[in-house]
Amino acid sequence: MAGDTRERLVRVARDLIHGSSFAQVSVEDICKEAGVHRGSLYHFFPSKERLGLAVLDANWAMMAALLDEAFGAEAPPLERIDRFVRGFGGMIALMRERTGSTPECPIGGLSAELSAKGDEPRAHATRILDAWAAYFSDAIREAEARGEVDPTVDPHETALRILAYLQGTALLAKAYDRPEIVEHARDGVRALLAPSR
Amino acid sequence: MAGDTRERLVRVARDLIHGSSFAQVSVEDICKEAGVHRGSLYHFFPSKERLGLAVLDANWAMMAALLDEAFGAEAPPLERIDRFVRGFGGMIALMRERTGSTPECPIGGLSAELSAKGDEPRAHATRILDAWAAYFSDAIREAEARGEVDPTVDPHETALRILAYLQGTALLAKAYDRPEIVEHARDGVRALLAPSR
DNA sequence: CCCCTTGTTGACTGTTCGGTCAAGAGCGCC
DNA sequence: GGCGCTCTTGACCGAACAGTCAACAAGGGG
Repeated sequence: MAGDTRERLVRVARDLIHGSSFAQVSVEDICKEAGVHRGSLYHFFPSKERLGLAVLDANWAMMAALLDEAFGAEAPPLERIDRFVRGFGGMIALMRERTGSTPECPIGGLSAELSAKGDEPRAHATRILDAWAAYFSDAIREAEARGEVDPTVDPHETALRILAYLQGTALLAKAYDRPEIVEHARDGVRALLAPSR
Repeated sequence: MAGDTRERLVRVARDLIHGSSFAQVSVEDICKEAGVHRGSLYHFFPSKERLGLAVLDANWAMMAALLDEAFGAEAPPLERIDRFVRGFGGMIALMRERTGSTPECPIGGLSAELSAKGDEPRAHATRILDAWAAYFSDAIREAEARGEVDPTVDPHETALRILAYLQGTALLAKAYDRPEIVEHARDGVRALLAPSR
């Protein structure tokens, strides 16, 4: 129980949030689970909202690690996207195992919820979503250069579509409580890379 | 102010929920906005959760009307899907105008949130999502029969993909507060109808 | 005219919420 | 040893929360 209180709070908050939603988790719940008094939480975070943003940052760190691993691989760009999608599905399934219920996308779900709280949280969230989409658009551009994707496909537009599709699969996975939905997302993503008529 | 209290409660609740989320809207807020005392609400609904399910039903009624209008038209199946997507985008934009903030999908967002509350709400939500997807899969089957879609495309699987994609666009639209994202969904949906490799 | 049903009221319960605060513990540095 | 910094405690605040209740209004049918 050394200087890891802050991290523990963020980790616990993340698990609880994924089990339901940010609004449904109370500061009290988080503190109790972390074995800490409320005053301690407010030593590290000025408000519940800022704790939420810290959780979003932690989730993004996790996601970025997954992205770097998949997109840093020596493989054709489309295959790197596949790799990531597989990793994404695995992450959702893992969280389902750890928390007992299927979460939404750790980035998208929180982003949509926190965005409604004001302009600053929204800017924070959209910056992360943009960074995520950039991984896709870079890979798409590279795939076009290699002739593996029709050059009439707009990389940025398509990256957003892939992102949206992944968000939607995660949302449906939560509604159905069936994480496999995300794990089967590969083919849908591939279809999005075909040129639209 | 005759016998329309129940309807008014549901309508007000819907608007408030779309401005944020089910959990963030209090029974008090709803009653105040509807010009009714709390006891009255509990005359019609045994709990806040049941009111949430009633809102979900109302949203589904609205969505089903949109679906019937689009899919009942005399037009090729793919065009009927286009019609619906356009209507869906318009609905989100309209809600944005009326409530001042971009909502998630009125079906998907609520479904994901209520599903976490137990098996009964989950069954309720998934039944609605299944009914929605059926509109798509029927149209896809018909398009295949007419040779407008590759017959190797699995109708049910693809319908779920379209549904997921629409959910995701709505979620991103809320996070970015840019309803146009949904209004541009047509091309993404079309891409999903191409066969996956 | 009374009764019964449907709806409404407004005050009430007990709980939980996010957030504050003064006091102190532990600890390294001068 | 004493100072200052970081962190923790636990009691406390007022507000908001979901839900309850007995009383009462309205009105149509017998």
